[in-house]
Amino acid sequence: MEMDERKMRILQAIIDDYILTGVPVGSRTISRKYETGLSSATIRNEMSDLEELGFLDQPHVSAGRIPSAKAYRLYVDTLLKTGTIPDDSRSSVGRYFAGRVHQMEDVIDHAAQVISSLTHYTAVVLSPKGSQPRIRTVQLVPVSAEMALVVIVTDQGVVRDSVIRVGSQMDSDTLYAISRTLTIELQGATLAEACDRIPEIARRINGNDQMLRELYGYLTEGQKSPRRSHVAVGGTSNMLAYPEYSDVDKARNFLSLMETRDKLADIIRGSGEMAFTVRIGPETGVPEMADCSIVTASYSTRDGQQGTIGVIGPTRMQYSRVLSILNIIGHQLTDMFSGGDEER
Amino acid sequence: MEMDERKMRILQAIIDDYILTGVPVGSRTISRKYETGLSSATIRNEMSDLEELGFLDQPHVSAGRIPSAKAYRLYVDTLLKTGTIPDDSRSSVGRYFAGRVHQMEDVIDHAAQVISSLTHYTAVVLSPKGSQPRIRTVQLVPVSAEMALVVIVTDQGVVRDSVIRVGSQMDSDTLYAISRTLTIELQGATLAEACDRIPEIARRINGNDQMLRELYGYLTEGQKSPRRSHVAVGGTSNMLAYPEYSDVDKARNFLSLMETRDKLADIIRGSGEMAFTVRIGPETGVPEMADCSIVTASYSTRDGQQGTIGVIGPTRMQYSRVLSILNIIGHQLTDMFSGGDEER
DNA sequence: GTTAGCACTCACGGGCATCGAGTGCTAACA
DNA sequence: TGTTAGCACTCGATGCCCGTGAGTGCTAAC
Repeated sequence: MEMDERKMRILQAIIDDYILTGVPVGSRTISRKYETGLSSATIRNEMSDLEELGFLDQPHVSAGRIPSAKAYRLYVDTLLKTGTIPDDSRSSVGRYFAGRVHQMEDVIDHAAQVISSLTHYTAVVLSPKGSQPRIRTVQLVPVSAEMALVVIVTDQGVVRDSVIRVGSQMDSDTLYAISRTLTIELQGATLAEACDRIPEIARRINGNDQMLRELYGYLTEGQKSPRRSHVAVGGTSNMLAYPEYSDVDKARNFLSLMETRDKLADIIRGSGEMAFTVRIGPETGVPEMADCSIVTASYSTRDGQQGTIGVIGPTRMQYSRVLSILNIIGHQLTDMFSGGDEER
Repeated sequence: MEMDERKMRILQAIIDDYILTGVPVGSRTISRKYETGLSSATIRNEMSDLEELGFLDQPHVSAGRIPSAKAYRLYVDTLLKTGTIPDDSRSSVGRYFAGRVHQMEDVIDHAAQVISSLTHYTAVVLSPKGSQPRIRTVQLVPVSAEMALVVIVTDQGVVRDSVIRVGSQMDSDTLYAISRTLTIELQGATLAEACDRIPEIARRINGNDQMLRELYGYLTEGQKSPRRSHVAVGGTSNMLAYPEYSDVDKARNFLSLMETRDKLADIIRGSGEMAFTVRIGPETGVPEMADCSIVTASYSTRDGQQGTIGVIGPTRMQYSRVLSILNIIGHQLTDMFSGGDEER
């Protein structure tokens, strides 16, 4: 048996209806609500075929059919292939990131908010992650008589900072001089390399032992627990609005997964760095998400780093809408992180 | 009718049992499970009195009694008065903030995790908030040819940073010189004052118009949308484990409240800055939390700023345990933020 | 003041009938 | 040959009834 054009149309209608209502859809519904000039009996025959082909499931004999993961897959693939992602609605939706927003983390948090409130699903945004960052500048800023703030600017714009103790009292100028030395010595090094070089530098500039020791401690520690990328989540409560999660246990599992940010980041990032990824139900590889889908898109910064934005929703997600929203927000983030700083 | 010692003991037993099981407790349960040498009939009489006094509610006539908010209030008050908060268990629980943790936000996030996993309730931690921060140091760190990172260290240790555009190319030394000038000029000023002074400074040092304009823009913006305090939440999913939230709608309301951090911060902070606060059910003043209680404690930094840690749980919360945990963690945070930096 | 006894209440859960949405099949029709 | 009307059948959902049991309140006896 083959898929023909009519079967395709009917499948489409079933998917549309199920996405809308979340209730198994019967043959009558299709023959009446959608413009097929066919009777329910004919639809029934076709549905029976579609079930045999693996596109439909039947929860029990006297209920309607629901689309299988395979059906969504087909649906999404044609969606992606025909490029139905409306990019131009960008203008109509407006820009969500007006004004100057300074801290990358704020932008990311905000993006998660925006995406979740637009889609009514759960949104996850990961900060960009590139290769090993390389040091550009090291600067010590006096904080109090004995404390200094270490600011390390890397080529990824990522700033790591921490307050350390500088042993003897040092004035601003001394700190600046040391900063210059450190910058020259460490420029272009990765953080790991910097770590290795510190003892040698300490030998050359003596007298600042304590400070360098603290700096060393700070860097090694940073190595051990690498600053995982920032993960922003928005709209977790949205999921509870869908009947899929009217079971409290399921909901709890889902929520606690959303809380373990590291795991969540792995799941979201799991899809490589393609422009769009759609993983449906079992494709997610996460048991807790057996009846969820994950849609991701990527954005990039001027350094060519890739960040990820994603939406988690029930398998009967409004894929088309979600893809288009992710597309828009992805572009806006890219604009912002690449144009924003240097060209504006 | 008066409360006597026996009524008190019985009420105590009822509360204990209800906290444990979450099920209305009957007279037999009390007479058997607890060491009162009284028969169920006697307990029944006493319970009837306690109900009349407003300490017990009866969901329906053939069910047991449940403690009212007033009962919890009494319970907590005696708990607080008799100082049953076991402070010494501090050692047995161990220190949760071992190792050097650098960023205040990380510490706060971590604290929320720890508290929620110890209590099995939802934890909220607010970053310290004091009076207007005053500038200590301003430093410009070169990032690229045309960009610089502004680091402003305030007396609250709070560092605000942002990348701004410095017009013409400036080398590290020039930026340092400007930084020194700015530091001298702006030291001790609040951010608002700094804002006001910039134009005047710009007039004196000419040639760096663009940079100062950017700096000005950055500061005014910071004024308009004051950086609200950091709010860390942990264990929201814990709440779903309690039968109180087996109703999905209730759960969703609760969760979406947890998501609006600003509102949440207001609620948690709503209690002033007392050492301990317990608000029970209606006392929270939040309709979504009609059957929740909020317990808060405060911690402080060396600058005398107050931060808040809090636990949100069902009214039948293990108050004693929660108070003791908050006590411990509060002390640890205080130690960390006041001793940690300067004395260690 | 305490307790045993007893009638009464009422949520809960199982059993049962009903309902209705939906299916599959067959036979008739174009 | 494809489409449709008709019909018997399935099975979850809904609603009702009723027995059960935990728990109460009251009374009378200790």
